[in-house]
Amino acid sequence: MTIQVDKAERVTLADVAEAAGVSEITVSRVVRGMANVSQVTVSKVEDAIARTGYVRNRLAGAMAGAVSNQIAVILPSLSNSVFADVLNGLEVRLQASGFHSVLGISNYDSTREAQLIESLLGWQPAGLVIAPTRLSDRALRLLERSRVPVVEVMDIDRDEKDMVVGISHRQAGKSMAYYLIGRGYRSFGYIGHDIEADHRAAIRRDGFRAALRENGLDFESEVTAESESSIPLGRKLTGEVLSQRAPRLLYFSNDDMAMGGLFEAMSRGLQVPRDLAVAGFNGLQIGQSAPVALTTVESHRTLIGQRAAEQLLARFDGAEVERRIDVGFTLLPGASA
Amino acid sequence: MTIQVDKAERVTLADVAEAAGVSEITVSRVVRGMANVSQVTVSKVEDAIARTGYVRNRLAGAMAGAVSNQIAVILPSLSNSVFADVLNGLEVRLQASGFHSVLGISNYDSTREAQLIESLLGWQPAGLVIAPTRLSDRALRLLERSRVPVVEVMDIDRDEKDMVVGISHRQAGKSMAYYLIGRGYRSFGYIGHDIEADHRAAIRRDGFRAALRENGLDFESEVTAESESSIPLGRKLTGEVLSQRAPRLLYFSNDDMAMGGLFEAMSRGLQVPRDLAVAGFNGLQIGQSAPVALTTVESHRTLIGQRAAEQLLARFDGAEVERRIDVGFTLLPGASA
DNA sequence: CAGAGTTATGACAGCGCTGTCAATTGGGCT
DNA sequence: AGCCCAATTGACAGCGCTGTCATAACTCTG
Repeated sequence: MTIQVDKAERVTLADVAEAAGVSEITVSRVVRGMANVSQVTVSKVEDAIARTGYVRNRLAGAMAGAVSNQIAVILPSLSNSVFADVLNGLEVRLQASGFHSVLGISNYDSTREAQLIESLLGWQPAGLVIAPTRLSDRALRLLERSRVPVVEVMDIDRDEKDMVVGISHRQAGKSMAYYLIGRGYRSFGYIGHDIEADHRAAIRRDGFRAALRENGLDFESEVTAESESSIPLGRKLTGEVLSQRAPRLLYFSNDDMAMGGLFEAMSRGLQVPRDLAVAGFNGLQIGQSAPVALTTVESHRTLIGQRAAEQLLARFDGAEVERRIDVGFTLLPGASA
Repeated sequence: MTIQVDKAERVTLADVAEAAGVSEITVSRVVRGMANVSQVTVSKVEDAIARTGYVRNRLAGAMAGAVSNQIAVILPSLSNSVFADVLNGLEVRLQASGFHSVLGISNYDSTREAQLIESLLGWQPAGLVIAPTRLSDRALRLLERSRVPVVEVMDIDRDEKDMVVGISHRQAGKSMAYYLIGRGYRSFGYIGHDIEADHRAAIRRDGFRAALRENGLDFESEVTAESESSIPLGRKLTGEVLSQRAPRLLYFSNDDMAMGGLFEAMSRGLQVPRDLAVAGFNGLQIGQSAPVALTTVESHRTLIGQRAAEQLLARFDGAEVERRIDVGFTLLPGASA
């Protein structure tokens, strides 16, 4: 079975130009909303566009020298709501300015990350936003040669190549530890997901531990898994820890994991925080609405996306911009610790 | 401050061709991995590509007639994890076949939806996936003229224009009602979010009510808000309902709302399901991991994304495909009802 | 070793649009 | 009237690549 493609169908600028009795370039100007066309001509052209059903071909437009309105976006994962939030923040701002994101998911794999960068750069995007994994040399070279504005998002515990927007995960970890020590806790355990892949989680843990050590303390137990973070994983690992002599407080790699901990404790009839205290990271809605509100750190993910978009937009306008933006985090004292 | 753009930098096929001592078209063939090039030439060209740092310009490629590897994706929202899941399923499959998604968020607004369709079609994507809101006539006309394969996702309670992948939300609503009636419940209430915007939620509610009526029953109370679904909203509305004479069971517009209900009940020291029974929709991980597992309907969102991607890929291969795919839902009996 | 069939390579045009620069028009002013 | 300036409109080339068709280089046959 063959597919009939009657290509005669496609309406081009030339068709509209003929229908309107003007030149192609004039139609082009109208389509792009440029000012230097007379009102009369504009209406003639708009009329012709409506009659012919013309749809702008941005491919050709971008080819011919006008800039693309596409922004390449590379994220490690979409199953984690954290990156969905960032993407959401990005999209809202970008879309308002007529840009679209072209998406790539690196799956925490730096080889794939480099492939994606190359592939997406091939579309000559106006800018690129990436929540980096471990940016390989190849990836860095690609970014450098491309001369495309790049915003790295999420953590600023790194040297920016071009621009970064995020927070210091190390500080986030430390702040939580200081807070908890201040509340009188002295016995800590850590429960984490795949720390190899998620280096930001590792940095938080290290920051937390650094603060503990400053106070002559350390994690009494430390449990991690090799899978992505999830509520069930948090439950499972918490269960394992609770079946032995458990620390007074469990610091989780993020809120998903911490919710699992909270749920496991509840299921066992434990009182939180009396019998077990719990702390997380991210400030997810779920944690804040739980019967025992989760003590956590709000990471302003949507804001990160928005600021990243704004950085790009400002750069397109030729403005000088800050290379490094710390959106800051907010400690959310809950009832869980 | 002006920005220096030395355009002499950009490496083109011609540059590589010269460096390799072959013609442009040969380089093009190598880049595209075509078979009809000798091994010797391939290595010469690959070498030249590495030396020059050539990055393929897909814009020009797509322009020149080869098909685009971009897929337009239009979703109503990204703050709801449901669509993030669909997107995730899509991305995984698409990326594996070398495609990228270009994203648009309609925000449940059909005017914006039509704008997005036009704007995204302008990039001449190979296909389009949309979780439709209320597809306006304009939108439908655009899709039809475009001759691009289109997959509508989420619900199949509609006439497909080209292809649809999803489930019947009406059936999902009915099934839950049948199940609960079978469990002996006779007193029902409904709590929902912005039903105007989210027509699929409305269809579920209507299906649920239809099943109730078949059994001589109806909702005793029905509360909806005008904002997007969220856990806090679920808590708030549940609180309002509980402050009066509450129905035996509350059917929520989705799991986010239902979790809010569950949390509110817990906070009030109510036993679920003894004092209040709760049912939701979506089968979110959070509901399944809760201390009282949520009775809900698993909507297989990631699968929907995957199947949508597969439909497109099959169509690209020129295969005949089913126009209508029902991925089915799964009733998840929990402890909450 | 001629003739036929493959395989490998290249020349050329053109995808649909926009940047650049030129031409035309219509006052406003001296 | 003659000249200048601003507002409109258009001609033309070319962005970087690939489809098409032609050519060149080989490999088999009998």
